Amino acid sequence: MHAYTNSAVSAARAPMAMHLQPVSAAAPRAGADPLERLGTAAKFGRNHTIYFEGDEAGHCYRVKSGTVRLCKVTEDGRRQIAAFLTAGDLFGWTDHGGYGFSAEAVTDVTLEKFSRARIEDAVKAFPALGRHVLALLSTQLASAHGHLLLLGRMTAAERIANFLLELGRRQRNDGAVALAMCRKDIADYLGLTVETVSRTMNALKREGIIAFAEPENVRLKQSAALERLAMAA
Amino acid sequence: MHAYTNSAVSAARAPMAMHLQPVSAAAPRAGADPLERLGTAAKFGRNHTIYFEGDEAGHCYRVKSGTVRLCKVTEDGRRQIAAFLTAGDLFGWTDHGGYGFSAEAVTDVTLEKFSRARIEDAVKAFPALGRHVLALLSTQLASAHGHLLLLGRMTAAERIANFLLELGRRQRNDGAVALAMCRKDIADYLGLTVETVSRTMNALKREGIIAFAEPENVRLKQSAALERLAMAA
DNA sequence: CGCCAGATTGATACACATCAATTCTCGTGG
DNA sequence: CCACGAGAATTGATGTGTATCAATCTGGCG
Repeated sequence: MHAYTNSAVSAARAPMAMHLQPVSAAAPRAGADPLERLGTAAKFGRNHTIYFEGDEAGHCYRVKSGTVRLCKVTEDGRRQIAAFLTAGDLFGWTDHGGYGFSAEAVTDVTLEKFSRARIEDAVKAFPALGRHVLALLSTQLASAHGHLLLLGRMTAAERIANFLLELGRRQRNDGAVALAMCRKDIADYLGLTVETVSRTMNALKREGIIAFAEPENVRLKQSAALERLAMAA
Repeated sequence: MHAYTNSAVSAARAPMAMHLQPVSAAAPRAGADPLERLGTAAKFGRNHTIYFEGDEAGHCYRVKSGTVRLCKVTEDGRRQIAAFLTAGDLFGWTDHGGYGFSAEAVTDVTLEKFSRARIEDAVKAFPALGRHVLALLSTQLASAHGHLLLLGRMTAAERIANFLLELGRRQRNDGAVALAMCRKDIADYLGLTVETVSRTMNALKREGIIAFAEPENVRLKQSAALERLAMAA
């Protein structure tokens, strides 16, 4: 079904088959979405890099469909994923020269791409847009702070529980959670190793708290138990 | 539940006089600082709480002097400090009902306090102010992302090295770094224990990379060695 | 002087990493 | 159609970095 041609890391160096198609000025219904008419569409295939940390920050993006990961990689290959982004999330906004992290497509994604220059003008012209972005950023900051607690102070089981509940919340599919990302991605998001992620998830499965046949489709069977594990802050 | 009930955070219970004095509308020179005339002054004594996580977010603040810590505490007393803030830093900005973390005075601090309602009006009236806040938030988000890498993927020595270098950068006092916070605060910021912080710092001292007589005044003797340890991303 | 909180140091425990197979799935070419 | 190979996931055995438990030391202060 999916062509998994390269590992998470090597993907960064893979030749970028990137399709960038300028799009006709979109539907005009102003008010609804202040960003709507400013962007062009862009598509990226699974595991391809949208931009690298440090690249001149010429654009920012909004996810239309699919999942994007934001990550930092150290010289010696350790990787930390700061966030998984889905429809509606904005990324690549920065007030400095370069991007603060790399952005990669976890699944095939469609994005809206906004030129830095144009968006700056637009923010000046339509202050409501600035407030909109402000709200998005402040939400992302809050979520990052939550993630700090997770990485700094939680056990493996607590991290997994929080992760699954968070995904469940975002998908609000009763108890069915689809994992767009592989175990390595989860590990790098939670500050663990693949092995620990696998072991912990299978332990939860053995206890009947979650269930899954294939690795990418998990069912939360006892949300209450998960919540207890996740440790309400 | 916000009562500090255990030793991990006992510092917050220390008896301290808290001074809160509303202040006359300040110096009028507009232009220079878009926030200048909107705030009132507030002072908090060392280790006093400015607000609790979850409190109705009626105000936001800017640090004038001293150091503030932003933290989250779990039910069982584990604490994670998301950031230490110093002069010029803004905090308490949120687009949701309640604050996302508690704010506490590490040292005696003086703050500017902005009412949510007034600042919202001001942002509408002066879009430049909104852009200013946007820039601050985006910087904080970048810094949070850096911290995620530290917490998720770095060793104790790397965390300490990064911490000291970061403080040094902020104080740009050649090699002399003043630690406003105690070892426990450092530990909770770096996702370690007090013992590990102490051991690691004394190891660096033994190796001649840093030096200190009292715990709160460190001298970076071999910045190059520290940088190497800190592992340039 | 004696107390106390903070810092340090030491001994030991453990959660998770690391190293090492094995299994599973799926796409591919003979 | 099936053996083959490759990446992903799982499982097991072992190692280790840091936590935990437990003193001891230090400096400030009533």
